[in-house]
Amino acid sequence: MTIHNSEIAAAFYKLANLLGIEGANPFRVRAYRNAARIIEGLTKSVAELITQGENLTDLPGIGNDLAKKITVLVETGKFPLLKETETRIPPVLNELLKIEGLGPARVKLLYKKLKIKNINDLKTAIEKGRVRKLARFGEKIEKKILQGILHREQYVTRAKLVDTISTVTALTHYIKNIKGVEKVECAGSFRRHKETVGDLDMVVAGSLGKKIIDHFIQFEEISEVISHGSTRSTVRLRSGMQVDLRVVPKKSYGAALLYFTGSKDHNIALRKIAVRKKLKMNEYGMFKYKKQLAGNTEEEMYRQIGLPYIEPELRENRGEIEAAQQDKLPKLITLNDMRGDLHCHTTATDGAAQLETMAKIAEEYGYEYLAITDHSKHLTIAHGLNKKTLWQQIKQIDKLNHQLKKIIILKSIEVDILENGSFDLPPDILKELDLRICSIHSNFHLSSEEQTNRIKRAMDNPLFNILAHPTGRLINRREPYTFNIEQVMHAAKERGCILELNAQPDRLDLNDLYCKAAKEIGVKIAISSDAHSTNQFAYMHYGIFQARRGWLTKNDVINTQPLSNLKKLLKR
DNA sequence: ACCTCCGCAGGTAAGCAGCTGCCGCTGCT
Repeated sequence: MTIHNSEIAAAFYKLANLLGIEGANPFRVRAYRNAARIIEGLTKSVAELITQGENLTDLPGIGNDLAKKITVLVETGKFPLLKETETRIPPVLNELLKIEGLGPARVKLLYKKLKIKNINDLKTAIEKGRVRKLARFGEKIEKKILQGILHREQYVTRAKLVDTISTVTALTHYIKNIKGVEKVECAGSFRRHKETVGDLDMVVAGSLGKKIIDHFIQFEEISEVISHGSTRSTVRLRSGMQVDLRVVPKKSYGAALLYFTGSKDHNIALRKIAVRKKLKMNEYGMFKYKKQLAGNTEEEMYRQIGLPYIEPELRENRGEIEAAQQDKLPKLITLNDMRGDLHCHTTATDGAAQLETMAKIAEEYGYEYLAITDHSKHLTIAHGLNKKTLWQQIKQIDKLNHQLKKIIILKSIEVDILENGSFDLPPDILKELDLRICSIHSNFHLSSEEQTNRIKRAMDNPLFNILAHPTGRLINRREPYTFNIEQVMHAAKERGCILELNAQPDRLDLNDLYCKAAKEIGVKIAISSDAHSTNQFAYMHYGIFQARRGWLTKNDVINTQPLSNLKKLLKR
């Protein structure tokens, strides 16, 4: 069995933690942690790289020493340094670091002074009043740790973006009405429109911070106030979501918004530029010595370091800063660019609305076309269409198109790709359709090679147009199936096939990174709602968010085009 | 431990708030 990158990373994280508790050279600790992060983020397997004779020291942050340790680990499964460290520092202490309020220094104290090794020991010690007697442990920290223990399992997963909207709306409304508040916005990953959100970062412009915060902590959905000072406060909502509130003067609002929107990596990259220009950059503004040069708006902050405004969705340090420097930022797609939807279902299969209703609502959206893509017969969860029922739907659409004025209904289907790469409906009926979207709903557990070949074989069929929800993942619920997506993208490019960005908020499939990869390879994307009811047409919104995170412009997406162009783009 | 236009030397992102307890730890982007 070859070792996975995640396992290598886990070993190095563990080593870094244990050495951190021991109090080793912090830069050495950081080096191990960096290495873990790098390995975790690689798309290629380290074990494979070694087999291919690649030099691991080419990876950033991996020098001779680490390369050697990694190679030994991969080839022998042994990690002598970790083993040796574990004889001095019990590996279970690793767990204690996960509790909020506990870092390496406090864990060391707990272990050395009270022999606390695990969460149970810690709980008992707190109950017996031993912990508060230690230096650096006060009443508030103790309470925070106790809460951390109670909640440690509960809040591990990040919320889906869609599930945070109503909370953010309510919070924003509440804060806006507090006296002294001039502006408020939810920053962080919410503002970057990431598919999941860890916590909510509320940035407020206003004077009298203390009063604003005193009022804020009265918000009725708050279950627990974790901290509250005069400029910041952290609370937990009943839903378990953590909210950080930060109050700054109006002249610092843009700087604070920039800072708290992140990402962290984007901020670091910006600050490096600022430092090179002998400027100081923080959440209060851009400073030359003591003089504030910018801070009121984000635009101003970027301008001071010689950059154009960068949209929040791009702020991940994935090349946006270099692009900004060369004035090559993409003009990101917007909801307004969309001229139609290419994936939806009706009562003919698992949808909630009739064909006519779906068409009418799509027309109200201002769409020029709508593809009706009910499931084919193979799918067991729905009564899929067979040759006969699909033929009936085709006739029904022809009739409907005579009545509709502003929108054209495209005849289509979501056809199942079977295990051998064939479709579950014969070509004679499939070729009667305007387009076909193709997807996998079975045999998720094929080997990577088999799965890749299955999709490529399906794409060999000239009737294949769009690969729907290409990776099959469900956010927080199901991993993507194993296959070589890069190969599939190249195959799609060669054959003139399109990849879908499915806008269902729990799919968002392709994800942001794959959208960017597809764009770089030159594969076109269709952003589709996969609506199962009329109100789900609105999910297009989330698809656009993800597309923007994937650097997509109007021209990268086929359903931004008028029907005549769309037809050309679909032609193989 | 890694990286640096060299690397024997020196920096490693940066700065702030809150808590604790008057320096340092932790968390945050």
